[in-house]
Amino acid sequence: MESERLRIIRPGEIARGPVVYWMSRDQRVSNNHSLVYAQSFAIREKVPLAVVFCLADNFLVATLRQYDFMLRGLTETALSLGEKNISFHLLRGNPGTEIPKFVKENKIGMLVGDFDPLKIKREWKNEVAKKISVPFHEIDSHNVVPCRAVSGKQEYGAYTIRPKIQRLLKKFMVLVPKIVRHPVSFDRNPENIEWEKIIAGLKIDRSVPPVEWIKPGEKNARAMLKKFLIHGISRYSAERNDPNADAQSNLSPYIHFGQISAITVALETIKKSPDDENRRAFLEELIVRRELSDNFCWHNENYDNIGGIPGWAKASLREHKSDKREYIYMEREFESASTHDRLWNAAQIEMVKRGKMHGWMRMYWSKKILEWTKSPDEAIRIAIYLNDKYELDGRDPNGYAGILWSIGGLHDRPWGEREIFGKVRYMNYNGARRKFDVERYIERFGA
DNA sequence: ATCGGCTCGCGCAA
DNA sequence: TGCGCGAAGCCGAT
Repeated sequence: MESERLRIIRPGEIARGPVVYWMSRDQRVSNNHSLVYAQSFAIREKVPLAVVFCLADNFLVATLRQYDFMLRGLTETALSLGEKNISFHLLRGNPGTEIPKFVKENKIGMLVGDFDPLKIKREWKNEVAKKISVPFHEIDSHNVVPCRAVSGKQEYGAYTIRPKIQRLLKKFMVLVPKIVRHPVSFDRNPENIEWEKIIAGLKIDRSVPPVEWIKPGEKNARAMLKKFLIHGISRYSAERNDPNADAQSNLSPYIHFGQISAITVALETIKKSPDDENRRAFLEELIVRRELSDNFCWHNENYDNIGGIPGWAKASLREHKSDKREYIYMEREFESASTHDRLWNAAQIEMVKRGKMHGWMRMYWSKKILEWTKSPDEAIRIAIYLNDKYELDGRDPNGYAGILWSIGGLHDRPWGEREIFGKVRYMNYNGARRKFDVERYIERFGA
């Protein structure tokens, strides 16, 4: 595995004892660099290998919808690990406390983690590193080109990060070796995990139910990919921005939870589809724009507030903060899809019902929240609140970057100045009507 | 249907 | 220092 994926959080000699992979962002067995890396150490040292997942109640106010998707995916992951003689342990509570406790109680020799640019994950890792006395290595198994290898600074836009990724793509876009049946067993048998009971007992917001149209887990992720490569990708370039066309991959929930690797998706795409504009457009979104979001969150701690937007946009929005708003809505009016705009309401309902709003509508939806709230700060807050509550892929760097792109001109250029938006790119109903059959979309979801 | 202007700043060439 | 051009658009002119 490429050494650029590695960051040593806590250095030192590996101690005698099992190797543990603390699984967090990359919840899968296949093509998981962190797991392969952990196993290579365990085999070399002739010690057991265990995977630990720490379930934090009320993580960034996630709801039953997201917990259900994640835990059912983990059920499959735990089973696959068992088949490879790798034990799986589900911990409950604050990872900053529970992971060190597990490490000490089980005399673990080394800890391996995965990469995540979000602040809370970084805080957890710092806390863990302070409390343990064995090596702690972090492996970027989420990105095609590891985030820290792409660039050492916040990139200005897609056009500045693109060549940096392209240069390294050949080196990093390769599958890792498969996990082998682990030769040494973990002596403490993990208790039989009662998944259904755990899901039923979570102390979380249960008002947002799981969705039926998309099924969690590695196998279903591959099936979804296969379906997209047969039915969707040939129309991707022309129709991906048509919310009625069903030309999107629908892979973002899987990629968000790491139930499928972006490398797997990219290599399958290259294998199965011709080298045309469709493939190029899909790989651009899968790799360049996703990794741009990771780059942003990793290098900018204000990724979830107005502090993260570029200077020209901040100044321009400030100049327009007192502009008259034709409509002003409160959070609950947005949430209940009660605006005057049937198109906006339909998008909101799509998100609430299906857990996934169409990509083009996400931009329109965010920009209208800016237009109809009393300040950009409030708009960002509401957009993030709703996104994280209802979207299966909430709390993802892509979500934060997308919202700041829409409301704050992040990674975008300035445009003609106008009311409220200032120089931030404007979008409106007429634009939607030019692009697709707005009435059909409203019929599907509006009501 | 198609085109240019809108407006800032990064990155590279020179 | 100059210059080309950019995450998904809008609008008016032709």
